[in-house]
Amino acid sequence: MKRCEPNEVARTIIEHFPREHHEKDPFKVLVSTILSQRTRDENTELASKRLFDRYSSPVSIANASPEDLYDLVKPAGMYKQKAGRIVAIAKLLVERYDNKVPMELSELLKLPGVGRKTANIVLSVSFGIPALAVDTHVHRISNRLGWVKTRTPDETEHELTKLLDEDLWGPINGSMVEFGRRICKPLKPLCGKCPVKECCKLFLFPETAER
DNA sequence: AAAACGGGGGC
DNA sequence: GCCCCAGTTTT
Repeated sequence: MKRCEPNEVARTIIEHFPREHHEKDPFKVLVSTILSQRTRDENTELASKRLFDRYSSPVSIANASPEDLYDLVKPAGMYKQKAGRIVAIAKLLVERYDNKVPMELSELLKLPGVGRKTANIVLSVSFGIPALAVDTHVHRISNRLGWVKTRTPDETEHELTKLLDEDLWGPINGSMVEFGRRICKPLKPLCGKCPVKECCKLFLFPETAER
C-alpha cells in the first residue's frame, strides 16, 4: 500500500474480508437483518432459515401472530420484540406497500424496528443502492484508523459519506463486520494480523489514539 | 441520556 | 459467571 488514503485502505480491507450476500430478496434480507440486530450472525442464520421454511412470504407472516414465531426466532434473542415487529412489518407491507419492501430510506424508516443501519443494509444488499450501514464495527474501526473523530454512529455515517467513494459504501459494510469480528475486535484487537496496521492510528500511536 | 429487550458464545 | 453481539424504541 503506497499511501494511507481512506479509499485505498478501505479497498484493502474489502479484499481481505469479502462478504458476499447470497440472499438478495428484500423481504428476507429485511427480516434476517432485524433478527441479527445486537446478535451474532451464527445465532440468527438458523432462526432465519427455519422462519422462512415455515413462512416464506409477507402474506403468510401477516396472517400469523407474534406468538407463532416465538420458538422459531428465540435463538436470535429479544424474540418477543423481534417477532412482534416482523409480523407488524409484514402487515404493513401487505396493507400499504403492495406487498413489497419500499426502496426509499424514508419509507423504510417508517417500519417498526427499522433504523438507519437496518434500512441501509436493505438498500445496499437488496437494491444495490449505495448506502453506508454504520454499526458498532464501522464506528469503532473508523475511529481507530483515524478516519473520523466521532462519538455516535450517525456522525460517523455523515463523515464517511464524504470520505469514501460511493462504490465502496455497500462492500465496506459487510467487510468491516468480518474484519471487526476476526481482527479489529472491540477489546483485544489482533493488530499483528491486521493488513492495514501501518495505516492505523491505534497501532501507530496507541497512547493517543481514540478507543 | 439511559433503560429495556435476550439467547448464545467466548473467555 | 460475566460481557459482548450487522440496534431500535421507549422512558
